[in-house]
Amino acid sequence: MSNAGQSRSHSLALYEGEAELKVRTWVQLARTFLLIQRQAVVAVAEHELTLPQFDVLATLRFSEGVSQQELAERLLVTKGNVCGVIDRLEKTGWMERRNDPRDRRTNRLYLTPEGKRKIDRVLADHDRRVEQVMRGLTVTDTIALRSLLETLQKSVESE
Amino acid sequence: MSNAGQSRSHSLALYEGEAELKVRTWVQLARTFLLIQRQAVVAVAEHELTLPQFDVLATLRFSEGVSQQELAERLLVTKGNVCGVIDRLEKTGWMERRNDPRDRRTNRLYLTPEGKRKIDRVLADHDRRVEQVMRGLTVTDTIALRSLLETLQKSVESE
DNA sequence: TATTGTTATACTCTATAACTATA
DNA sequence: TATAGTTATAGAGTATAACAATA
Repeated sequence: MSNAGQSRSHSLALYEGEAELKVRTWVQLARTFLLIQRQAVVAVAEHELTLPQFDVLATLRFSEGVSQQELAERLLVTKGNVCGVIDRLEKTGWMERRNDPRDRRTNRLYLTPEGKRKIDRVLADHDRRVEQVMRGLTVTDTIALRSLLETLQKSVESE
Repeated sequence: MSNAGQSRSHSLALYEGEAELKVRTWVQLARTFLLIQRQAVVAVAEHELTLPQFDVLATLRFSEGVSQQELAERLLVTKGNVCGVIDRLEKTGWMERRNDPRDRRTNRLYLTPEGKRKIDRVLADHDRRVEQVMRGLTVTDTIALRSLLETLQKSVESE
């Protein structure tokens, strides 16, 4: 369910059945996403961030004070995993753990002032690149694409 | 340029500018893709494959005889990387390197008969799951989505 | 000289599972 | 008992760069 086998055809029929249409559309979704994501990896690397690190900082930028557990759930990784990513990020001085006084088991996560400035620069660059990448779509097309993706997401989530 | 910071809004304006629309659409693309991809990771893991291994086998299924260099370019990773993935796959007996007699620097990659049966089973499962995931989209919607993604891909590639 | 593949190195991410501290 | 976080372990993927064989 990734982007390999891109041009396969299960039959030589002129009529493309619904099943094949859907598989091809998924492959197209994967290919387009991965193409853009690869540029994103390079882009955040120029800011000395990995994609998971970017995800953490960007999440904190708009949801400061989340716990590690909440962050793990949101990013769909394990808490042990999040712990390691945070360890590395804390060393950079861009974010910090603060113990929750009301539940001393819990750490709440905050950007430092330098971290805020950092992620704002990265996000500005990110946004600029996204606009560049998507300049080939008209506003009407973009609205339609977003809407279709929302429909698809709901469909996936309702399984 | 990943799926974090999903609900951010750079302003409180009622009018959503073109720039923000495009960023939000990219975020939606990432979110939808990652949601489906996570299911794909689980699905291929049930067949004892990682996603990169699945990509290699699926590529070979439809392009047998590619060289390692060609495979690396197609999957957009380094040749050293491909070498390692192939090392692991070769141990399973699902594929093999064969030296090209016309250019002895080159290895050409082939599925074994067991490998063909294996990847055909995985692909059948893959296709079934994709149809399931996308059952919330009508045929018309699916065609539109595919077309928009193709347009977007061309736009990205023409940069 | 250039190209194909291999190897060495290093790092990040990832999961699982056992562990500590707290609730 | 249950939960939040940590740590240990293990493995895959990734890149870079130096290397050998071949063209």
